[in-house]
Amino acid sequence: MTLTESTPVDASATDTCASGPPGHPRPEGQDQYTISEVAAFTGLTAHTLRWYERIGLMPHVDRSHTGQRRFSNRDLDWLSLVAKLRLTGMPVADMVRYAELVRAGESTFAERHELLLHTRRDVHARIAELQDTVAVLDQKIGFYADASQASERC
Amino acid sequence: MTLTESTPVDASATDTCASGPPGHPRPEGQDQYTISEVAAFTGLTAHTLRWYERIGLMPHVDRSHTGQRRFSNRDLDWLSLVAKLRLTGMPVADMVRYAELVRAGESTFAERHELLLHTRRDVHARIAELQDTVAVLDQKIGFYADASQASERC
DNA sequence: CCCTTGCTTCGAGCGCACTCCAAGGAATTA
DNA sequence: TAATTCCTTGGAGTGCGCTCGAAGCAAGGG
Repeated sequence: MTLTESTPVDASATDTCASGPPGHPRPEGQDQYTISEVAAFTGLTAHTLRWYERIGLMPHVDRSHTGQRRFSNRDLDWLSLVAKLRLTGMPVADMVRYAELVRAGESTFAERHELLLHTRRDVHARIAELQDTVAVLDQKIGFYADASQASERC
Repeated sequence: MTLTESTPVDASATDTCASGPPGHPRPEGQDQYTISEVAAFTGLTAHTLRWYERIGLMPHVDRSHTGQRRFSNRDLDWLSLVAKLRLTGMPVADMVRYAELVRAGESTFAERHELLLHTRRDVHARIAELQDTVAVLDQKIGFYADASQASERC
């Protein structure tokens, strides 16, 4: 089940949970992608991908013999999770924290669990806020709809 | 079409729609608030309130004879809307655009209507994204819950 | 052999949304 | 009168999340 040719890695190491659909189209049956391919799949720029690695938001990415990055499917899975978490407004620093926990191994399962529970609570709260906002928008939209009707009547 | 003390203003000028509950507690039956009072009600800083005015995100706020800002209930209503729109992630520049439309008068009703419809679509999309994210979180949380159960069993 | 393409690094720069500072005016309280 | 408090302004600074530039290496094509 390895992705990087030599090391056997368990699910906890990347937190893929070995389930769910891939977050992005995985065009080929392979496991080696250049940075520009990953950029195309994810919508992130190559610059951003390198920056993610620099700040510790990516596990250390495999390299070719000439030193170029070779991203694995596992890396894409991770990026897919990161994309989701970014959507929630989670600060990058917090995601780095989570990445560190993942790198630290199984001993951090409890803490990761905690962090995810907390995140889920935040996301639910955020959804509620947005639904609140929709209510306000509905009201205002109704006002303008009435107004345009009224002006049509005159 | 000014907003200060002397002019009777129709609902369109501030887009309050003359309905709905006030967004923030309105402690007194009055219509004059200092900047620090407004800061306390809204959670924004006085700095931010002045900045909002500078960039055109607030209608021109009334002033006392000594030049100090005196916010009205209508201003609070507007800030309440701004707060909601901010929650949706709408850029400040877009909110300024909306504010300009409001200042421009009834002739911009249609455009405001459009803008709000567009915003509502965005918010719905955002909610859907977040619900998607919740699904991913649920899955991972389930994984860690199972893992902790498993380790208890051993 | 050269040219192009695509990658590498480090570090600087940018846009957004504030956030704060310094200097000063006016009203209140001791 | 003096001190305190609250407000004013313009402009500079901050933190975040990228975003870009410069200089250079490696592989492939004409």
